[in-house]
Amino acid sequence: MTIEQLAASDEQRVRIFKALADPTRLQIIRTLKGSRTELNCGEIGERCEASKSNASYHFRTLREAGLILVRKEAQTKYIQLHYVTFDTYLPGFLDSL
Amino acid sequence: MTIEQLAASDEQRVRIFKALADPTRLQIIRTLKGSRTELNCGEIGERCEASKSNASYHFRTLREAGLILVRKEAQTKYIQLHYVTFDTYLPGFLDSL
DNA sequence: CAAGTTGTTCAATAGTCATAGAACCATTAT
DNA sequence: ATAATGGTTCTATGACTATTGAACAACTTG
Repeated sequence: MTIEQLAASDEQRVRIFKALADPTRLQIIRTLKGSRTELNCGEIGERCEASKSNASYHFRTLREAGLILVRKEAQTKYIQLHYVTFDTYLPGFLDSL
Repeated sequence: MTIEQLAASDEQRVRIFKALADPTRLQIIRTLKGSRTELNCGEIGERCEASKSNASYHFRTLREAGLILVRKEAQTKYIQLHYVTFDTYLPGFLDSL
């Protein structure tokens, strides 16, 4: 691996770690991990006690870090964990959460 | 696990992820991981191209997150990774770095 | 079409973070 | 004792982060 590739993956790591370095976002991840049904933004925000705009802000952060996937259905957006990213950069983390 | 205990470990997780969410600190960790000999603060700072005070700041962040251990010998401080923390909160991460 | 639902974006704000240089402290060597 | 070495702390600064409420956009339903 070249120095440039190393720096590029570190940028991605930094984005991921920044995204995880917040209690609300950890709670969002835990909520997604623990739910057997698919959840939309509003339901998650409610369970994590975040305001509408604040929840949206956190979703963007998580999405840009590649930690969640969003599926739009009409006006509703359903969110799920992006397991590939977790497995690639943080193998074993979700189990420890 | 109670809600309080959950919040307490999340505080620790947030501290850890904040500590990891910086390119210089990732480089410090990679340097420590890759070195066969014990390194002191100055050597690490030099390899990571950080100023003396800046390196010291990063060491404090990493120490407060429980990610490194410091051994003082005379005026020199030798640093090593605190593997227990990595294994507890980020099993598999060091191998992926 | 009007009204309601679901979510995003904008602007403002307060708080935190990374960095550098100077001063400082502790230890060792001259 | 003085100077040199290895690190830490302080101060200042610019950049980024989290939060809120209001305005907005997209879609659905009465």
